[in-house]
Amino acid sequence: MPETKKKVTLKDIAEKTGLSVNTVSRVLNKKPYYTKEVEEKVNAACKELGYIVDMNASGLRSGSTRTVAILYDDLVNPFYAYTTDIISKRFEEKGYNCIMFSNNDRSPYIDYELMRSVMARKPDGILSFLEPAEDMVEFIKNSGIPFVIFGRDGAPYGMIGVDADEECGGRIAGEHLLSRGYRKIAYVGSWHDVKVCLDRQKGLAAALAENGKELSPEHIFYIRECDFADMIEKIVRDGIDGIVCYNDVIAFVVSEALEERGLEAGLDYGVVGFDNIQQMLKMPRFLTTVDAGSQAFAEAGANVMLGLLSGGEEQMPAFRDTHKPFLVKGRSTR
Amino acid sequence: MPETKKKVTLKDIAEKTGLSVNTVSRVLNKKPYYTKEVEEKVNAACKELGYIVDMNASGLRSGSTRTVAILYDDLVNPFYAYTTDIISKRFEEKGYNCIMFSNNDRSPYIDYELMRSVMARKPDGILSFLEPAEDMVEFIKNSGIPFVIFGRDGAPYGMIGVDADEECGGRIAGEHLLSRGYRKIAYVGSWHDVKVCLDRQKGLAAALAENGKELSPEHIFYIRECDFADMIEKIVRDGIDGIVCYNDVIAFVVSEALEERGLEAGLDYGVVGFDNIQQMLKMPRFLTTVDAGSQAFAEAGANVMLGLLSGGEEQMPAFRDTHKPFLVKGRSTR
DNA sequence: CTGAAAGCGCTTACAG
DNA sequence: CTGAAAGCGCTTACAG
Repeated sequence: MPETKKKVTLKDIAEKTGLSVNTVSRVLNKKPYYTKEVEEKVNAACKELGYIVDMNASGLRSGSTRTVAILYDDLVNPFYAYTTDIISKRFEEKGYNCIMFSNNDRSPYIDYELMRSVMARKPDGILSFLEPAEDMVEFIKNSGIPFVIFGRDGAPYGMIGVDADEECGGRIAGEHLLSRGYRKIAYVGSWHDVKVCLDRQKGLAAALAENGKELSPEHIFYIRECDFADMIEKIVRDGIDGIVCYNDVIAFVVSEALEERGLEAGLDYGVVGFDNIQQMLKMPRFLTTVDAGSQAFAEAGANVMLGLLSGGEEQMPAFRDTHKPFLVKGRSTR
Repeated sequence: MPETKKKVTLKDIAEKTGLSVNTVSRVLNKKPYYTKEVEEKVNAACKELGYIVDMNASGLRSGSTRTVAILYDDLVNPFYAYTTDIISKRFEEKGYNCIMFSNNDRSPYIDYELMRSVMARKPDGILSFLEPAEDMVEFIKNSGIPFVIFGRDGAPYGMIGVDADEECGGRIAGEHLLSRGYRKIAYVGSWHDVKVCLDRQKGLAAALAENGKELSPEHIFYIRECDFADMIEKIVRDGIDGIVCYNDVIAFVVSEALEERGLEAGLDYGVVGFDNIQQMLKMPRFLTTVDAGSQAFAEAGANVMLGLLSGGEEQMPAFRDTHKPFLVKGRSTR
């Protein structure tokens, strides 16, 4: 382990070896043209003095910071923590570090303030769990920085997105409830204007329609927009017996509230979530849930970003087309 | 929203305003001595051209990157995701961005390889969920970079740590089990050499000892080191009726396995975890758990780091002394 | 109150 | 194959 005194720079290595700063840099970056002898001298000196490159200086000159910005909104939901974990580790393996940017509870969209702090770091790429605000789309494109929306459809923005087939997922949830004999179905979403949320709802509605049922507008709730107690009250009063929730966290919240009202999931009604966070947390399989295959999902996201970073324009088949969501049954449906 | 063409630098603002680069910089950094008139001209030009500072260049010259490195091991466990989320948002508020470094499944300790990549980013501070390997302690201290170990005791390393009173937590778990009439107690830890894990075990052992019982060595397991099936088998065969687990995730895993063996938590045996992840995820309260007060915990961690960053040496009272863990009862104990 | 110069630590052309 | 010079975009002394 080398001794760390003051900061050691290329100049120190150059002096130590009697070479020029330039040559030392070339060796360390494995640029062509240097002798084995020089290489060994440089490596020895670096080890002895404990040289560590300054990526800030390197990035300033070369134009590449070897950095990816990750824009997120909620790390607590295990779906995000799990996928972020996989994605960031893949980036690290490839020599990229991740700089994290949260919307800090401002808005669910990428706004100019957020983009400013992102751009100030000059990342080589941006992977976002957030969708851009309307007026940010052009701005982001003009920046020229490779940009990937993860977990959302990029098409509406003309951007690259890696997403799952959410409508199919909603359909699976609906078909499951119907096949288990549930009859009065409700949907509990998050926000009415989140596309993923709407796609799941759309899939559910389609499944119901195909079975001669209707997803009644009065039984579509957005938990972040409506009064929670009112919603629970309405679900109980209207005799809802099947609920599809936008994700597992919401499904837990809802089933907890219904339990307080004396209704037990799986017995008195059925509830289905999304994401299969139980598997991520190695929890008992309480909830029935729709699993998009999160590991492959995250890896697809990382791969698309890494592809862009290495200049590849080769279009790999969309995750949505190659991976279909599937149902994982728990005790929350009969 | 300013148009983004090519990258706009201070030089562009200087040309636009007819001022020197120097003066522009001074205005943007709010250094003393400039007229209101100059200030307005600069701000107008920046807005018009869409100027965004280059923090890499700024950091290189000034020596401060306004960056904090966060070293983590596991983001999926909600305890980490939750505290990381709070901590990173606090840093962002104060103008620091977070660069994430995982051990990438190498070792549970900070090793030289990890520190190399951290130092290459020249962070102003390092907040670590990982403990340093033995031979890294001096290296880290010599680096002169403010360093905070979060969730672990720093004392053994002579470093600054923000941690909870884990022994007290273990005691609380043990006392709860005893008070509910459980008699044959086991402990399921993670690794035998993780201090937090041992402290919880120690507290549990102390609670048992004070009640004339013993935590038998054969009923102390480390789930990452032993065969899982063997452990479950032994727990069943020896008629263990009370289990304290190192954390909630482990408690879920164990109770799932016991359920497969026909044993129901709360009825046939009691199990207690740590961290109260159920509250973070807004899940039903299945597990009885010891809660360290994670929000205040995370904030204390952020505050200690921010204190160091602003050069404050003022010793605030340790989180461990001001906040005691408490029990949150769930259905997993009677 | 403002500006010209130097320099942070690298990498990139360009010579030799 | 190696080196001297320039420059990435800032901020920091130092003059005026």
